[in-house]
Amino acid sequence: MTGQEATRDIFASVMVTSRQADEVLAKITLYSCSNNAIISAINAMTEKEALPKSYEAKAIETTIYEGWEDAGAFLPKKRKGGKKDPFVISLPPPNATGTLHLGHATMLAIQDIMVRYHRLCGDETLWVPGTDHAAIATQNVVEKKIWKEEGKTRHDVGRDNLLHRIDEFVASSRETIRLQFRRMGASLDWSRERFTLDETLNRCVRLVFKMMHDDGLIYRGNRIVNWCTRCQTTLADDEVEYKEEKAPFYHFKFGPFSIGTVRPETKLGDKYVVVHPDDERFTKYHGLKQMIPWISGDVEMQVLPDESADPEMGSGAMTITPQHSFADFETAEKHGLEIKENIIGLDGKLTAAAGEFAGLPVKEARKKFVKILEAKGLIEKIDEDYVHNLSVCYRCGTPIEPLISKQWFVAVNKPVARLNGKTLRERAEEVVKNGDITILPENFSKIYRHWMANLHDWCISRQIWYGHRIPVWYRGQVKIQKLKVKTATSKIITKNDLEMYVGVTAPEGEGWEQDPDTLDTWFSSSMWTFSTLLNASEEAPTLNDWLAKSDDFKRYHPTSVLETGYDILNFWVARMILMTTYAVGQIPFHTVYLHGLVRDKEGRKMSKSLGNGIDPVAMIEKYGADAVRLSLVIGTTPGNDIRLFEEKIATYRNFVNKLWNISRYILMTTEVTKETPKATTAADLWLLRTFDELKISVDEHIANYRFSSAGEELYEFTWHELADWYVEIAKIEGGKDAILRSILKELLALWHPFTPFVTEHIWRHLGERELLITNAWPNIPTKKHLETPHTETQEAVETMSSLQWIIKTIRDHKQKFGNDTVYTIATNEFSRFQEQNEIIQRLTRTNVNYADSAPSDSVVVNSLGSITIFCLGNVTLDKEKIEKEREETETQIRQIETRLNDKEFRAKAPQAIILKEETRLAKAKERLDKLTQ
RNA sequence: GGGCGCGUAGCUCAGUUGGUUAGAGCGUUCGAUUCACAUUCGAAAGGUCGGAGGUUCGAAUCCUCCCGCGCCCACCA
Repeated sequence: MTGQEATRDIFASVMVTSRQADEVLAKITLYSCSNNAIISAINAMTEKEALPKSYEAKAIETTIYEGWEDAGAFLPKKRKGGKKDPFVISLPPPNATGTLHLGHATMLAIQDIMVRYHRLCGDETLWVPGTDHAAIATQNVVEKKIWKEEGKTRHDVGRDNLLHRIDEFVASSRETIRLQFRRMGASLDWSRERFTLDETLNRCVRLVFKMMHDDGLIYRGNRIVNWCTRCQTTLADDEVEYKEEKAPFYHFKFGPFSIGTVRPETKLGDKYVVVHPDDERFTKYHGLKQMIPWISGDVEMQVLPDESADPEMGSGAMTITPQHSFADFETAEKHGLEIKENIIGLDGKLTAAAGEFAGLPVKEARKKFVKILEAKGLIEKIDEDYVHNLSVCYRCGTPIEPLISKQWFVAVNKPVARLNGKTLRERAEEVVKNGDITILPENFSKIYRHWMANLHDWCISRQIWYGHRIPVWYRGQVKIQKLKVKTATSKIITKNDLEMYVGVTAPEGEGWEQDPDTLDTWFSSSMWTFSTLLNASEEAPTLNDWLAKSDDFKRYHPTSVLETGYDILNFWVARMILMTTYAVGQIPFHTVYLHGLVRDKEGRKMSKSLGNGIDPVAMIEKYGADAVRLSLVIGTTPGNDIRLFEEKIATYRNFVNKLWNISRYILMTTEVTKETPKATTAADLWLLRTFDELKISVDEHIANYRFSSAGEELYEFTWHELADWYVEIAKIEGGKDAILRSILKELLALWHPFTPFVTEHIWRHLGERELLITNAWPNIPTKKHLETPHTETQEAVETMSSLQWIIKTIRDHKQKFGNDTVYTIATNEFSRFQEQNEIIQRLTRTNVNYADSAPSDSVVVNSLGSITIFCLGNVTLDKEKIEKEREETETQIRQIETRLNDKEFRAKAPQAIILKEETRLAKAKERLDKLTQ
């Protein structure tokens, strides 16, 4: 072996990546050191530091992750034992300009558990990473930055320039989140990374837009939308938030009616008064048309009966403003009323249509309006402390102005041939209802159904610059038309003098101008499961042709599981189902698994203003990624919120260290052996049996998305069965190299999905050449195998259970009564425990005798079944404790007797329960006997 | 207003189709100790399962009502 080969080998044994090894080798050459000197130095170093007393996460995590990447471990590859179908997850793409927060950390931990589990099982496993361009959020960040640094607005900077600046910003900040995701240990296939705004996805978005337009599912129309006057864009219904606000509530006279509102300025052009058709107070006014005095002279008031008026509310009569109220818009559409021009403009100021109020901001217009009404004597009263919900933009908190605007919509309630005459909404409802898609936890499918049932047409155009440009071009004269709204069933609004072209690329010819708007971010992310699997180097005229040419799509779609927080079930998950079932004709995923939100110890949302946030990166630095992962998975319930605090992470750091130390002990005291593990003692039989149970249970839990339960059981076994009992016994019995090493190896595999770093690290120390990440999941014994244990095993399990009770009892007693006590274990099968004498004496540090009956001059310490522990020697009996136990036992006996004497219980309870109770009674009586001795 | 969910030890949470004396971790109290691990080991204390009814031989578990809390949807008359 040359010195260089030796050096490489040494590096490999301490988990240095080949990349790092190469760097070091280059330096060795540079400094022309003697190989031998270096090798001996490294040897001395690794000997000394190979097994530090506590696990140092920070020192090894990056190296281990690079080791996985170098080995190509994240690429999908079927191995021995793997299933026919691949296992695929599309990572919910984080914002490209974001940083790792606990929500990300949670999703990464859970998804990585599933991915690593399937990979270990040999399945062809793919986890596709990517980032989202998050149009509004990203543009806002850059706009703010430019304003702060240069005092310029986006209009000063210009569209092309702004987009360029945003691209630069995204490019520079995208790397942050990528690196942070790696630090969590996420085993993502980075070779397949995508960005929602990259060329491939952009092409996909255009193809789908055109397809939907050709199918008549996308239309452009004047409809009422949520408008943010600050962001200068529309917002989808679910991008609007509500905030309580106190505002004056005005009651004014409108002809014979009393009308209330907090927004008098919108009432300028109102003429219709709506009353409930069954409201007898107003029957006489039905159909009435009458000139009445109003703000700018007289108007012709008209009374309209409609169910939308609630007789209980206010006076029972209301005027409607279709331009600036969703509900009123619907009423107007229903009755085919003419809808006038917006009174409030896109800039939040009153429009020319508002006559004398034109140009005034809303608040000032309101003041002036009220003043004029007062002068005319039309104000009845003003309620100053009226509390109502104000709709605000979820991005910037600016009050939303509902107004009429020309936008692009997806028709969700229109039958389409591609779906055999079903609507988008119906198809999306159907695939969940018929079980093609399973939503977990189950109760979220109710929320999904409820949301789907009430789905309105989806406004997909946004008036911001960053994002997928709407692939529509216009040519010709744009004439300003008076706004006229057609009913929902009418055709797409077209203008005779304006030519429109919808396509994937710009049309041929002169004079075409592209639609300035961009698409809602969710429009592109709704295609995430399939757009990320498209072959970038292929092109095709239609989406279906392209999909047919994309091997990844054919192999990996539909994906297996979509895992995300329940807060975006409606935003994203529902839209993916809607769009994918339509555009691809497949479901996007088979299972949806939803996790909860991470909150602080008091259950509050984590926020900057409260200062209660926990930075996962800082926690990884301090406690290691494995501990952070455990703290987000164990002790949680699917779909329920997760309360996280630093002490919890520290607890799991302690556990990771425990696992490290168990391994360290085994590594230091045992030798690599080729022997097959063979159980020779009761403890061996018991442990192997318990471990078999654990393997079955953990495998089942993970396969059924019960990650918390799987983690808890592994934790319990590792710390409280393996470490507390078996390792302690192994120190006494000795000769367990084969068993300890084989258990450890399998245990590391079981833990690997949860704590990938520490397990991979220990694995390497075990002298394994292959990486753990792509090694085998243990063979899971069949349940049948457990149901019929050998007599020997059964006896061993019983012996161990009694042994543990004996040791705990003596420890407890000894703690109170000192070290001089001699104990006697009395039972007719005493030889069974006598065989374990060394274990009992060493683990309790006492002297113990064995007998088949009570020794003379002894007192009872405690008893369990046929075993009684007596103590000899100079002790003060723990009378109080015995007395307490005796009383408890007596009470118990009385309870069971009452139950058993109850005729109805005897008649109605199942035999098995009655037998059980009888056995309990017998045992309790026996115990009482022992305690009164 | 409509819907979903929660309330179990001081804190964070388990508790399978109703069936022993309701569990765990953290914290608390007491004790140990340098032999893998003080990020350790051993032990103890601590709960009328939010309240009231009902169903049942039997209820933390099922039903009804009430109280408290959270979230989603709707809502500016």
